[in-house]
Amino acid sequence: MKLYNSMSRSIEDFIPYEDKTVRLYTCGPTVYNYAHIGNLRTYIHEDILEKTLGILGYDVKRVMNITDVGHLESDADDGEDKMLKGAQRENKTVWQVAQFYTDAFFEDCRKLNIKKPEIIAKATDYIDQYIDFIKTLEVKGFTYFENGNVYFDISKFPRYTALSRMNLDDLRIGNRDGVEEDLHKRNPQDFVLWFTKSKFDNQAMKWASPWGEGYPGWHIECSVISLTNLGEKLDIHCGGIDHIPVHHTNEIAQTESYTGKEWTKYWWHAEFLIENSGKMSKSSGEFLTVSLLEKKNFDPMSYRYFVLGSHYRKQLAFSFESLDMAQSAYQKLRRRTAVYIEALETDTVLSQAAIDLKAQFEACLADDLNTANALTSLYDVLKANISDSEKATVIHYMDSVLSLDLLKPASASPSVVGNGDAAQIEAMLKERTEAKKNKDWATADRIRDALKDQNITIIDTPEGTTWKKE
RNA sequence: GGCGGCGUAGCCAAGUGGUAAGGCAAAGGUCUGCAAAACCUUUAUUCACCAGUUCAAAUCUGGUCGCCGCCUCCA
Repeated sequence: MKLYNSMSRSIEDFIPYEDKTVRLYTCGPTVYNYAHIGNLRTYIHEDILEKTLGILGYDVKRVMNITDVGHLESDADDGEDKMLKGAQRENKTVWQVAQFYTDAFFEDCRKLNIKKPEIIAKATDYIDQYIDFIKTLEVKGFTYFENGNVYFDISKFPRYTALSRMNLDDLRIGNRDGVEEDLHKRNPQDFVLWFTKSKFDNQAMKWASPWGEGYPGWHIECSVISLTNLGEKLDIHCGGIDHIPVHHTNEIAQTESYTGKEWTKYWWHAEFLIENSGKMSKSSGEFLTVSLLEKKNFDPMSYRYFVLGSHYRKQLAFSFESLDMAQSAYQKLRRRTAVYIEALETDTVLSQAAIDLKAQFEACLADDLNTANALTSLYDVLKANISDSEKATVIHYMDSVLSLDLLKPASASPSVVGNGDAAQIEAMLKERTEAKKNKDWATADRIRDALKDQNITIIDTPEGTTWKKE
């Protein structure tokens, strides 16, 4: 398998530290609000990564963190804690907010067929480990204590810019609006490992520590959760591309200072989903969620199909027009694959042509997760000159990675449809068939239009009339 | 200012040296009372622009223009 490595900035052959075992860490959500569909784009691609490794014969151990601890908007901010802001907004405790949005996140994942990682680690469950970790860094001389906070001193870690390749002298400090420079830092890029003090003092989550009551810095959770669950050698570390210059850079600095050895072999980063106005962001007020898509009559799976149509390392421009097209394409695809549901058998022997189609699909994914080409190979299966049971078998195999419900019946619940139930619809169809027999086209079309208003499409075949709900 | 990316048909998008995949949309056809669905067919002499390298460039090099992201909330 070939995989792009952000550290070397090139596509490399994927060779894990240990034979066929892959230790995979994926940065998880901060649960102070719903995930927006841009966040979920990254998780969809990580899902493809995990499942691809699976079909290629790797044993994947995957960990995802849940950032349920409050964080300031910056180390020296006068801003608000997101978790607390969320809690105040909804009149809940920070813990309730965290739980609510954690559940909401996994519900979105379920709707998008994103597999839940085996190990889900809540940041607040690792406080003791953070403290031990910081104490070790302190002993090793990588930290300093200033104005109540424990800082990591990046001048002690020469490889600091290895991942970002930034020239520290050229960086703009506090580039973003509303971010102030922390004058207690020795170097502008130093970051806080443990807070006991900030301008923001009504932090709701606090724990006792050797440095006083406080809370952990933002970067420490990923390092410690990864070390605790996956050991000192990590094969792949995933996250959004924005994490390269700060979050992942700081993770590397503190983790490798702690262990004294090289940590992550492959850094994997997903590009952003962007809108016409620029990237999607939670802080810009209204943002797109899965439930908003559903409200606008989009199937979340259409969004998954839309995402898989482009490469994870390319920005993807979102518009409702594009999603609309993706939904048409997806529904059409489902209709074409659903034909083979009945043909799926467990003991189908594949011909060479079918084996080649499977291999082609694997080759696309093994080529740095080229999901767009993998989808094309799915269309090739539909057009191929192989038996229905072979097609069903190959589609089933492909769907174990794509997870597009390709062999799932289209109407999940025909018993309750719109304002009427199935019996009523059958009665209307019968009436229409009678009208057609009598060449009463006006009545026949009126019934068809009435059903159309309930999003029910009539399909006439030589064997009779069926219907489906859109 | 520094770092990184992108620009391929109406739309999405693959393709990184050998003569433009695929999908959606559209048009024509088969079928149909008319539709829908399904199936068949058609749809970029050309890859933002200008130079250059090469037998050969969407792909490599230089430049120009445009768009986007990051530089302590960020996926």
